[in-house]
Amino acid sequence: MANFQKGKVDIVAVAKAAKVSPSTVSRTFNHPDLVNPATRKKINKAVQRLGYIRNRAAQTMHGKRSGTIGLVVPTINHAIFSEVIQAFSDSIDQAGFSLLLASHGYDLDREYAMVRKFLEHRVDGVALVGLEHSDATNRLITQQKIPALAIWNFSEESPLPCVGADNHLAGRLAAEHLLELGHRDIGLIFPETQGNDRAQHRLSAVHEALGEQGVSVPDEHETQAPYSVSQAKQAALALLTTPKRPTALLCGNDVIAQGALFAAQKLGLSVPDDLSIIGIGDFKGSADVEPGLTTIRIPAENIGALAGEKFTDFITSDDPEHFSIRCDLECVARQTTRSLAT
Amino acid sequence: MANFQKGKVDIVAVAKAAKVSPSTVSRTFNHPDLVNPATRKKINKAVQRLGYIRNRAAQTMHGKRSGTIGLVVPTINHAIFSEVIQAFSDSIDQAGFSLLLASHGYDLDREYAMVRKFLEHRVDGVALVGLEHSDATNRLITQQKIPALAIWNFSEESPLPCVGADNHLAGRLAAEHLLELGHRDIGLIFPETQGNDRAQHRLSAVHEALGEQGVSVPDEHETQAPYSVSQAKQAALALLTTPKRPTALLCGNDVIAQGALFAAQKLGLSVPDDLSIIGIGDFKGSADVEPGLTTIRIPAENIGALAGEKFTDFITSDDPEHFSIRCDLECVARQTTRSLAT
DNA sequence: AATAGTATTGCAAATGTTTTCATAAATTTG
DNA sequence: CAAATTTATGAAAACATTTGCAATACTATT
Repeated sequence: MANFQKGKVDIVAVAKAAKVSPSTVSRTFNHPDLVNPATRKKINKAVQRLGYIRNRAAQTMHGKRSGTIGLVVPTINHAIFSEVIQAFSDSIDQAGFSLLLASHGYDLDREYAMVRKFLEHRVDGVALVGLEHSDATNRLITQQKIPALAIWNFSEESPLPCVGADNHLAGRLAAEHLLELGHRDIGLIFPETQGNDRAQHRLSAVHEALGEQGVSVPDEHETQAPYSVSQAKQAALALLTTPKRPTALLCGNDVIAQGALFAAQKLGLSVPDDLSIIGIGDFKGSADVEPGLTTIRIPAENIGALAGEKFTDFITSDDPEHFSIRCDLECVARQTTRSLAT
Repeated sequence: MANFQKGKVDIVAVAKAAKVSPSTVSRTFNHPDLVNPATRKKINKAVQRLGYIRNRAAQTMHGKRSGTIGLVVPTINHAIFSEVIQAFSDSIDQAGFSLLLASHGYDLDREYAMVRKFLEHRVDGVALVGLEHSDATNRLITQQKIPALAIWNFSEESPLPCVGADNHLAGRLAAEHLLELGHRDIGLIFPETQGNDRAQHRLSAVHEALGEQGVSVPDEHETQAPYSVSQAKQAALALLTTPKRPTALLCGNDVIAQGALFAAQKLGLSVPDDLSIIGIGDFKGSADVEPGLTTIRIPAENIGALAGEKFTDFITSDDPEHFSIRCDLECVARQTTRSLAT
């Protein structure tokens, strides 16, 4: 009751209350098997009574893990990453870690700043989205020898352990789906690829796959839009009112595809009769729009959960080994695409 | 170069490299005005050369702030909160704080566990969504004297400082909008109100407003659905194929409203000619669906940004004063509602 | 040139834990 | 029953900082 008021409830206050030494209190938490059950009970009672809460900052100072993992994403806002964040968060929480989260708005310099900030907090590991990062970031990571993980993308050559999908393949799958359906006049709506290797890989793969079949995209049918339903809708509106409208739209991700769908509906076009639309991602909700969006499924939840699991394993393991996991992609044909063959 | 390898780059390594005492190095960071510019330069050079990164854990142990704020949300996944999280994150980042994020999946016991976890990390403050929390949580907060903030809801009587909107009013506005348009047969789709005071306040206000005009909702027109487009769509499908279909649907939030909209489209109903739909929230994307969703606008971004700003002020202030901010609601009439008058 | 003041710096204690080592008590073993 | 283990505890050093206090060097004042 004494120092109850003073707010100075630390391990020695508990020790005093339980009439043991601080060492014993500490041991009760960290190696309970080493302390007499009776003493343990006394201590736990004191802990309860005083409302003691362990101080991880002090633990961290001893080289113990801080119990935090930093995750830096481009944006929290959109459907795109919120699903991975949720899954990753849940997953590391299960392993007893807490999530430090930051976003950089597709600015790799800000990404660097965030990683640095996390390093000050002595995170036990830092997870980044994508494989492309500033030199400074890469240097920082290797120099500080901090466990790092690349989420979302997969590549054989990734220097960092990674858990994700092959975005190149995603682009190709989308293109091939449209080609198989007989489309030759294809419009493209992608975000700025600067600082966004996901979009970049997808787009180049699309061009490649299209090129293989001798299909090229005229300039006025290739347009840029950020990952925003509203702005994508505008861009699609413009593209669709172009003289010779394409028969299909291939969109950089599902957010853009939704924007395109709404644009088509606004113009009174019937999807998929007048226009086919395909997205990439299969975000929550993509299955439910009317008509259901055809898309390349990237298993965000899986990626997040798996990433969290593997990463915490990696961090807590004595001799961690490099890992890389490719998550499977799948073309989910719903109702926004149709065959041109009659 | 010596201990460059050993990874043991601490303040004394820097001090040694710069040929000064550790105190001076520390002062260079914390009270630069107290140290000679020339020495400062030497030290900064050493910091650069060794790649030193400050250790907040050690700082925290001295009663310095940890520089982290914990935010516990029901879910990260949905559009609902991702916008607030983003805004809050950006806002506290500006003030030099880092965000610890966790979700509880609408389980107040898990909320308690998350707050505790954050307390172990010695967060400088903890922000929660809504005003309803478990007794244990409330006790913990007052006992530990940790700055706490309620986000999203507003209420005069809130014991915690809060920044948010009046959900009671939101429900009322939605109901009144439909009443004004002449609707009397109104269907309701809301989530489980257990552990979700937002939904609870909205729903009770709706019944109240409807009751005032002598309108009551038959049981088969009031149904539950979680905040998921897909499940809401199912629920709406069921409700709309009921014998006597309502002329309007009032949905617990925009996610549900979108589900309802897609359900109507699937059934070939024209919105708003055959059916009016109103949501609550005005999430990103609600403006862009076709037809544009009529809804009660809750300024999520504003709330998040304001909350972050006020809270960091509160935390860093010497004599912090209790604050509560009510954010304005607005009925945004788009194209999913129409007047029944001919 | 002596005094008072100010600007810089270092020493050492303090912060809340964990852990190694030593010690004491209890238990097993021959 | 004595010797050898095992079990349970405490003392103290270590972790990476910050800061009050003291010491020194420098500048301004008379």
